[in-house]
Amino acid sequence: MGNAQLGRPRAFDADEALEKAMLVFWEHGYEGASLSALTEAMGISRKSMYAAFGNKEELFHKALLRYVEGPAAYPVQAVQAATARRVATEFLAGAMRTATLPGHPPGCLGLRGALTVDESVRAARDALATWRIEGHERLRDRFRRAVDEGDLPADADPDLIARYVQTVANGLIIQAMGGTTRDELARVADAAMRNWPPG
Amino acid sequence: MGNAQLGRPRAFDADEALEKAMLVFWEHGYEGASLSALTEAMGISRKSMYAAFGNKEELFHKALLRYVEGPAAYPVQAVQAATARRVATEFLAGAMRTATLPGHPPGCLGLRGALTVDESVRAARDALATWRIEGHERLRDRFRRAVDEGDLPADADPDLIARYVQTVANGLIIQAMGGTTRDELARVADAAMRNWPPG
DNA sequence: GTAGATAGTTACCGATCGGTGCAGAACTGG
DNA sequence: CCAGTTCTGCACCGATCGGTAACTATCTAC
Repeated sequence: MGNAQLGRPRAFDADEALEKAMLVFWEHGYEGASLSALTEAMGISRKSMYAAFGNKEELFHKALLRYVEGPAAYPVQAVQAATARRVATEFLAGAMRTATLPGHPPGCLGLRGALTVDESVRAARDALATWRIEGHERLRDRFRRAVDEGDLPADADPDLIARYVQTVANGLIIQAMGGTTRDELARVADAAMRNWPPG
Repeated sequence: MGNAQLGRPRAFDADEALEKAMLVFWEHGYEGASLSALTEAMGISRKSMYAAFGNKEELFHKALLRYVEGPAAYPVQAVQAATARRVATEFLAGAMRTATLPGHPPGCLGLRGALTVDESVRAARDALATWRIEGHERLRDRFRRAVDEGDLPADADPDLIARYVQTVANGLIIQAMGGTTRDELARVADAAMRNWPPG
């Protein structure tokens, strides 16, 4: 076991720096966020970034983790709601809230990243694909349970319902990126939820 | 009125080249499509591209035009349907078809472009923003007419309905980019259309 | 033929990309 | 003080970015 502190201590707060990096990735996507833009926002030099986070891909991965545990924690929280309807309502509300957070870039880091990152950047792509798939499975499993509990009709299709919710959520996020206001988004979400359970 | 043909004739078909460029932009977005990738796909040199299309932004603009008049003509066609319900159904079907065209990149050139292009590229951004706004207005005006004609209830909100249709369409396109199959998408669209008119 | 115009090829431009080598600065344990 | 370790600042790497100058090739008009 090495000593707790060895060598020169770093002159910046790694957590704050990661937060800034997350915001840059959120706004510009993976490829659009240059090292210069990232390190400038983080307030550190290239070398310090590499020493602290590895490289651009690892930095993105850590920023994505921070994102899904912070501003985009709503998918995990929503499935804990008491009823399937509440799950869907909270999921859509969370997507809208995250996509229109004041002081943050409009839209979703994961979505922008998914559409931005090139084939060549395997690790980042895989992380995003995994995140999408897990999101779908989480919703689907929750709706399965709702069917078992009688909260949803016995002939309801949990897979379809999960995909429906994700589709509307993604659509709302895209609208938010285009400048649609929270109020307008909320009315669309309400309209979508008048159809419940879908299918 | 200059002479019809002057100087050395070009050795490639500009239309075919533009088609290839459109596919590259479709797959990689604006920033992700490098000049090398574009000209290689087009089968011409950089210089020929510049002589024929101006520069990258103009090439994108022309590719986008070709896109909305070709594979993505469905928004214009859908509003010509006889009823509001058919308009929405055809709009969603068109979005799904375009986003899953065999032999073409999954998803939508306009959507990928909108999420990919940086602030710095004004012209491309503006063209995409205009395209989105026109799409919304086209749908909204069509649903207004439907209200006037009694095809939609007098208290229906054309703006909301248009936004709803666009939201679902965009969500479906995102799903398609993630690998969701046509059949699965169609079931989501069906579910969304059970709720009609929305709101 | 020649003059004029446009297309094609090659090689290159400065800027920026992600990533590093190196030397010195700042810390801990002796 | 010293040795050992880690962080920082700066200059720099090769590769690629969008875009272009110079030259040659191929056409029309006369």
